[in-house]
Amino acid sequence: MPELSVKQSKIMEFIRGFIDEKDYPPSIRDIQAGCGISSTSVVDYNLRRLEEKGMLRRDREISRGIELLDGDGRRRRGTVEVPVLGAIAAGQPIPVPTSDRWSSDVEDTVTVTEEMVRGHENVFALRVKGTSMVEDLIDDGDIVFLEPASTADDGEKVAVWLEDREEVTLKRLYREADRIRLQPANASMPPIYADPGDVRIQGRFISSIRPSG
Amino acid sequence: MPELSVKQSKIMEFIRGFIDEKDYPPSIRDIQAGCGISSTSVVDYNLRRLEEKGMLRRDREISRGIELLDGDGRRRRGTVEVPVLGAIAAGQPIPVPTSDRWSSDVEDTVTVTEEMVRGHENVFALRVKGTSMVEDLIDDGDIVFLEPASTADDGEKVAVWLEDREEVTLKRLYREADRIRLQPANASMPPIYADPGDVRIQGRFISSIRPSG
DNA sequence: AATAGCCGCGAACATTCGTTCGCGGAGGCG
DNA sequence: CGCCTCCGCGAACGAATGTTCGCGGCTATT
Repeated sequence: MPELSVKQSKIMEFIRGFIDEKDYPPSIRDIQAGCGISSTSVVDYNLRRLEEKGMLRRDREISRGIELLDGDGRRRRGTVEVPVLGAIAAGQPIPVPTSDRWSSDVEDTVTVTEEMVRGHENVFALRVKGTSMVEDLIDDGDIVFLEPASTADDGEKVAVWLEDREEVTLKRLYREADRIRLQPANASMPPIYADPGDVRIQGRFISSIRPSG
Repeated sequence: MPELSVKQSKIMEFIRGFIDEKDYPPSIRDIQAGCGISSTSVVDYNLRRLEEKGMLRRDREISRGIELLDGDGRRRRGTVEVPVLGAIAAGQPIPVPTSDRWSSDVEDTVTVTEEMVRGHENVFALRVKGTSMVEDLIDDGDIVFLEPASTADDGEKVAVWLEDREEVTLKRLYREADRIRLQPANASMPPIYADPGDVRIQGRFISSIRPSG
């Protein structure tokens, strides 16, 4: 993080508060008044410095053309809304996530920082029922983020649709001679063995969060 | 939700996209060009209508003074920004969270849904180093949410400042005869025993998330 | 037909606002 | 001291932008 002068951090602080309150960025004269600066040119000067330091981005000749950035140029609003498509390991099927994640009945969404799903596309989320993955640090009530996938490497945590049982479950997947082993991460639960034809991989595990309460 | 004319919903759509991309609202002429409207006055007219219908709010005489509202005037979804104050169980102290969570050097923030911190005040977050709480489903790299507290019941997960070791750690706290036992949730780690005078409780565990990658 | 309300058009007007320019002080350096 | 850079000041310019106004077409109502 580059060093900022007193004036500059005051400006940053003001811009943050201004956007927070009004939902649009301040003009240079707003900043001037808000920070008690004597001239618009001083504001302009410091804004250029702040832009050089990667704290914000400016669109020239455009009023209020200020966009706050993170220290290293990432967007500050680095959040993503992820649709919660349903529950997993419950008795009911979940809709197969298509490329259009938002299609049908998204019951809820969660907003998380980009780092939760970084580098993945079309991420969706499911609420976890049961403790079958507790040793992988996934507990009942957690929300897991998954990336649509139809294949997986051995040992990966995947959400699979079991044709014969008509349910979706989250397990580690291992291929064996002529069957697939779905391994829970809970010593008190036995693995599930299934015919390869009965197993449809729905998504690959990315990360999880645990709501409070 | 009030009915919108074709032109009006097109305008709404455009504004949403514009803000999404640029982080500041469009000017009237931006909207005019973006929606293929012939005159700025038509844009102005429809914006007034949209404001009447509660779709947005306008600040008069202010360029780009447009703030999108929800259907019923609410702001965006129920998310909360939580400051990440530092790391826990690392060798360095963390600043004691005061009532002003945003005071000093917040190195980062995470945005989570309200349910992650529901019913708690002044929540702050810490990055977890180490695996001492792995059996409580808190792993290295997780981010834990804490509520400022100076007391805790036996068995609660708390962040404590250890005076003699000069470090902060996350453990379960148990009071014993004349000492305090800080119990890791990891069978391979022994508990820490400390003099009650050396233990300062910093915060009470609420929930955690696990960034991917 | 007459009237009124809704909506659109184009142009002009008045602010708002980003940018520029010249000037000057403070501090570092040869 | 002379010279440079960093930083601030005040004013002015010009582009960007919100607002207003008169006009006209359309439709429904009376």
